[in-house]
Amino acid sequence: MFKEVSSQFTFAEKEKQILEFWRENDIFQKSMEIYKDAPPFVFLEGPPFANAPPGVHHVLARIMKDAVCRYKTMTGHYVHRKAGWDTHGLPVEYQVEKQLNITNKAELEAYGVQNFIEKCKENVFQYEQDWRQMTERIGFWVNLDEAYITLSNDYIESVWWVLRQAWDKDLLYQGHKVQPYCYRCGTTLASHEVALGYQEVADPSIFVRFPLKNKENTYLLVWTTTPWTLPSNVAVAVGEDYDYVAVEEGDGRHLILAKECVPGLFGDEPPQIVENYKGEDLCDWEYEPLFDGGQHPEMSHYIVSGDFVTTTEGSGLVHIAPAFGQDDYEIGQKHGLPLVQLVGPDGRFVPEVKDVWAGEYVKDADPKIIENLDGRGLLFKAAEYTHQYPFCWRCDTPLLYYARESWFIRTTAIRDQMHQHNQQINWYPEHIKDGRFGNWLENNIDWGLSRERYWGTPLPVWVCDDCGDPHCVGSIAELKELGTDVPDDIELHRPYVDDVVLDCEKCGGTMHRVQDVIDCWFDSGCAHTAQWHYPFENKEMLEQAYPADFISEAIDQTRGWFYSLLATGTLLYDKPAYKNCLCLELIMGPDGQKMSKSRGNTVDPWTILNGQGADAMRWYMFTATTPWTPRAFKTEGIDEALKKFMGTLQNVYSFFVMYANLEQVDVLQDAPPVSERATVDRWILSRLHTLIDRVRDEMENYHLTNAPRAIEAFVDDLSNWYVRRSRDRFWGAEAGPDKHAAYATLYEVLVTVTKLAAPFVPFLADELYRNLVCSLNTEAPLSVHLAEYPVADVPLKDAQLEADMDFTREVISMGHAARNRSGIKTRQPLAEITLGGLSDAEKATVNRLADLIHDELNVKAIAFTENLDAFAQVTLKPNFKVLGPKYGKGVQAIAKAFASADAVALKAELEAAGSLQVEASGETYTLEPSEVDVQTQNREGFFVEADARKFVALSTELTHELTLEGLAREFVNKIQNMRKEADFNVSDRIKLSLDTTSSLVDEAFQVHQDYILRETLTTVVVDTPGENAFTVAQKLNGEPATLSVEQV
RNA sequence: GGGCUUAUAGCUCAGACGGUUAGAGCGCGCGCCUGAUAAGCGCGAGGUCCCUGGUUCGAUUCCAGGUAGGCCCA
Repeated sequence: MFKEVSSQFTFAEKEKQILEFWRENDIFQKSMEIYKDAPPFVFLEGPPFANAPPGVHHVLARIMKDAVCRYKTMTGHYVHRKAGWDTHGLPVEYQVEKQLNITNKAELEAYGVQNFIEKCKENVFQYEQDWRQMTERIGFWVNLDEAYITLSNDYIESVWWVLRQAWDKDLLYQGHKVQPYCYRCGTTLASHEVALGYQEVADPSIFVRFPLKNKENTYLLVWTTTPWTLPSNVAVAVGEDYDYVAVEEGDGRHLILAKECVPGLFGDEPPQIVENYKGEDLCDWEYEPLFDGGQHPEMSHYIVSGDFVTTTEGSGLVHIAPAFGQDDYEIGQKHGLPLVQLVGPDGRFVPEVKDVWAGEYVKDADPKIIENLDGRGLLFKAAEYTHQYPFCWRCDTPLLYYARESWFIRTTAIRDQMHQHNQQINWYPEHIKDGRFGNWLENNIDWGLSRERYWGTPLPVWVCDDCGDPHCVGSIAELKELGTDVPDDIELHRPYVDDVVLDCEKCGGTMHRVQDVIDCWFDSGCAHTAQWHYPFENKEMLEQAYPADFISEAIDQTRGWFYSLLATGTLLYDKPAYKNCLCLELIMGPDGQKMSKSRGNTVDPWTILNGQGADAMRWYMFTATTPWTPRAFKTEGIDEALKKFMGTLQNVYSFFVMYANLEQVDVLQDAPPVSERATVDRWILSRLHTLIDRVRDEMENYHLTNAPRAIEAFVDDLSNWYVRRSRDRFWGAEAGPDKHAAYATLYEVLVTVTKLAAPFVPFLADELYRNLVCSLNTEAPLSVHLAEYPVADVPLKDAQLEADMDFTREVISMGHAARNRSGIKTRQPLAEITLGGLSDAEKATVNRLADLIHDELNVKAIAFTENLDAFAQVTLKPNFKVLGPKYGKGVQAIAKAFASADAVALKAELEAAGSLQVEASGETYTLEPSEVDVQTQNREGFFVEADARKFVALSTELTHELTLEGLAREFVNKIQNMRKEADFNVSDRIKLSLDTTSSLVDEAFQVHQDYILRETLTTVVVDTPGENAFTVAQKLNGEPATLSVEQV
């Protein structure tokens, strides 16, 4: 016996019970243990931050990972599922600063680095409980209790080891780089951080006269949008190949600028050109520094050539300040120009500057500098310039491009290897490989690793105070060996490691650590190694678990985690870090706009989890769209998943359980072999095994949308065709082979579908499985997640039968349409349908499945006709696909000829002669039958449904017999309704009485009495109804009849 | 500004090696069923396949250029 299936439940409640069951029985642990010795499938979890509550996009990522892992487990793999937490980095510091009301580094230092670090540790797990609850509730099986945590000593030690490997390979170096810098945060920003903060702003746009040396009254016209960098100017760049001119300004002064820029700057009154130059002519010309203090030991203030110079904006002369621009810095290196840095790390002019803007914040200095230049007659023009400018994504401070000392990983040295490894990765969707990710690798620059911050993995580089020799420490053991008085339980964070001093091996001097911490992307990028505390522990583990088979994160990780994993993996092992990468797109709000609090279009996952439940949310996310398409998240979509798929499956399941219990059928016994079962049985089993192959194929290719969509289509067929066509086999029928076949078939199908769907809807699947399987077999695995994924039984697949069924259903659908048009209800039997336009093979198909058509359309006979014209409107069209390649242009002429010809006559000619002569554009074409398409269309006034090439026509004439039979069906229908209204039980036997003045009704009742009594469980027919009888005056097809029913 | 990507019915999505009647679900309308009932079924109406140009006998499909959305980068 199966457990009764109540109709009083919510999926969400059931899910909670299943969760309880999983917990109590350690199902997750068991699902790993049973495959302990099986081939591993390596999943690597991308660590999230737990300092904010999880959102729907996290749910998306987690269920995708979960479905793959569950599938791989069920197909016989050991899938270790270690969770991870990302913990370091600026976002955490920023939150803590806000909480403590700290706005700059000085305040932070005053508060105390140690205190600050401790606060960061708390902050980082602020929402861990939320994450745990969400993770469990959505059914994401991952082991949170053995999570790797990037702030742990073990993890950091492994990262240090990785850095040491880079150091030993000369891939870790210190350099200068102009970097986007936030003076408020006191740190440079990584490129992906910069990208977060572009805003449109208006900056000053000024054209300045630079006085030339040795050329009276002649000036270079130089453009800049950052006046504050002018005091640090050391050169001016021109384009070698551009044309430059000196123009007369009107007051005797001459201005040199690019020829192409003249119209833009002088407009309608073109100045007089007094001289022409090529860019290269101007090189090495010297000019006067704009401000005092502009003298340097190195040669400076002359014209150089730069390939970045354009004439589309500005003047074709570019001001060079190597400390404040990447191009500037590079050209400075090339020419040995001095690095003039008149701005401090606090974003203010250094006190050494003698001008009024000393100590000023640079953007505030802009107007003063402009005023100064204007006062000296050096300002040619000042305006505003609107452009995209980066701001600090945390504090909204405009970033400065600023040369800082910085540490780098020389990724450019391994670019080719990274490219090769990328080629070996399967990307989903595929275009990421050579598109977004490939492009990014091609344009790779060295990884700016260091951050001048506090909360992160400390850069393990110590530098000697005396001789300046640097050393990179690769382990705690080494630290203790080289350091003096290193505490036994040293914590590898600032400020603790800052206190450790080493003895210099070169000169015996004292070494202090470089103050920087590292980019937290490097932390998570080491996950493949550091999660195992490799190489200090788990040596054999790494060999097994590298590279990962599968990772999945959102697409914004292309330049984040996807990259950092690949870079570190290439650096360490010269192998790709992962084999398959599923890139998820972002989730938009219901309005299709990016989800954000400020827009108010966020969706709280808990509302859904507590309402429709986790499975519904999962199913929606899997099936609504491919995960790599940005999706608008709609709760109506979840309702649809709930009704369409889960509701349907649940209904079939409860239908099965209800009758299996009622009829006491032993589904495991007495089932005839499949070959002896009914056609519908063989059909649904064939469909099932085709489905198994399909789902496996899709899953092997990480098509997590196609697989469940195929399951959904199957369940629809199961419910709306198999069960619908087989209903009476389950309850009315005598016990016997056919009844057993029906039960056995539906049982097999349900159990198999349950397993197929388990990776996607783990709760519902287990609910069904445990009742269907575990109720009968105590030896069976406790949970569907411990069961094996179905394997197709190839001999059960019957492609012909499936195609036949598709065709038959198409015919039936057209028959329904014709009936609808006729207005004759399905309950009324009709004598015949006529089918036209069918091939011989199709006729054979119809004959094979004729029973289905008879039943479904309630017709007595099926006839075929070749006389299409008698029922439908016939047209002839050339078969373009065949004729196109053959006749080219002629096709259009033939089409025209067909359009104006008499289709019926042409068709007759074609049939009589076996071919067709067509005159078109003066030529005669001979067409074979295969080159002509006969098409049909509905014709008015017939109960006919035609599609492009066939039709179904209905005979609507009713004989006396058919009328009586229709009435009999009416009887049954009305009586059944009355039973229900009177609240009788399904199995109650009744007394029936009939009172009618219609001889037709009376005759129908007499002729079909057996049928009527059987269908309505009537045991006694009485002349006069009893006192308690339930009596209704009915109309049966318009004929009066008063019916009474009463329980026996 | 550059790269990648998307654009098909009111909504969410399929699809077509280029072939002349482009599909599904939801929603809507009409009807059916009532022994699967927080149901179920059938039918119908909905489309300039984003725009413009090109290639072709034929383009919604291929190519180019736009427009709009998304992501990434400057």
